Amino acid sequence: MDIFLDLNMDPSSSYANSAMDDPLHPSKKDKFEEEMYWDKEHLSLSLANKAHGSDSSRRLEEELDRKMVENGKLSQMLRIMYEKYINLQKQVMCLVSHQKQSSEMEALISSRKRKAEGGEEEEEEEEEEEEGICSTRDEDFNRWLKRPRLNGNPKVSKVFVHKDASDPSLVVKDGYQWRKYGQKVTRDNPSPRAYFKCSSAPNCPVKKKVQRSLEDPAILVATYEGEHNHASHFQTELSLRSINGGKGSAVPVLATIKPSCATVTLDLIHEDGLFKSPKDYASSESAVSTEAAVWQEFLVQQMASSLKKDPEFAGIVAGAISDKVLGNQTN
DNA sequence: CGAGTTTGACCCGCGC
DNA sequence: GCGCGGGTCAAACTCG
Repeated sequence: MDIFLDLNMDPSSSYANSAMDDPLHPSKKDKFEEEMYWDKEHLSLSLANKAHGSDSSRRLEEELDRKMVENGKLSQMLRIMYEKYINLQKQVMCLVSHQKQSSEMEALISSRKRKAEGGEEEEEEEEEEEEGICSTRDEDFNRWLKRPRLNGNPKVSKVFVHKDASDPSLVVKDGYQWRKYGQKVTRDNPSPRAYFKCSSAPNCPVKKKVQRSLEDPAILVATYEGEHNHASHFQTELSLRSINGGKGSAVPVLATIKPSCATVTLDLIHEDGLFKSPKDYASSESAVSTEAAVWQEFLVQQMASSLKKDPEFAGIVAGAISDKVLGNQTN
């Protein structure tokens, strides 16, 4: 994915580097250099024409160079932030996989202990255990999400939800209505486990257990059992909205979590139930085609948001704007 | 007043 | 058979 600001970029910028490093698109480099050269040449000529070759044209050229250096710095910052984001994503994936694998390994070991005679063990399970998921690539992540469940029971799945550790509630918003029918403190985890039944439909057999992760109290582990025999609230509202021609209240699109296909959810849900990250679209086949575009937009928004918080960046932008304004006045 | 939550009691499977 | 622990029930309670 190429990340760049649509500015008059320095050839030393990230976009330039990524384009040059891209082995799949060798023509990118030539085209990029050509465009950059043309842009700078074109700008210099127009500025030179305006200034009639006076000292001010030299000043403007210096100004242009300075702007390009600034653009290069900004692009470099974006590149660093993107790399940091990828690293964080990798760490989260590792954490989730370790939790899942350790719990499943314990279950497997105890199961094998019980069946001391052995019997037929499913080879696929071990293959699944060995499958690495600590990948930063989206396709790997999606493949991992769509892989068959390990315990052979398609009706059991786990969902990991990031929740503030200071928030004692064990509420996981997933588009269904749940009625709590019990709470227990289990031996292996000091935090209580809450038991819910689906109350969206009268005869829905789905249950879920929600408990804070032992390793990270900020993560809620929701275990779903069974399959819903009805649509979620989100799906219902979505269909209603489509009937109404797309008008209506803001409803999160594709917000269904399929119990039959375990899903990892990481701080994706606002308090109002709206999903934050287009990663959610990865869990829906119908949205795969739009994933890249949405993901790109999300990334840009995240970066812009982060950059806004950076006083240095704000200073640079303020300086650039004031320079621009002053420059226009002098012209 | 009804729906949802809390919480102690109870049930049940498993290991010893 | 007994104890332990996870899961469920249901009466009391809370809240809108």
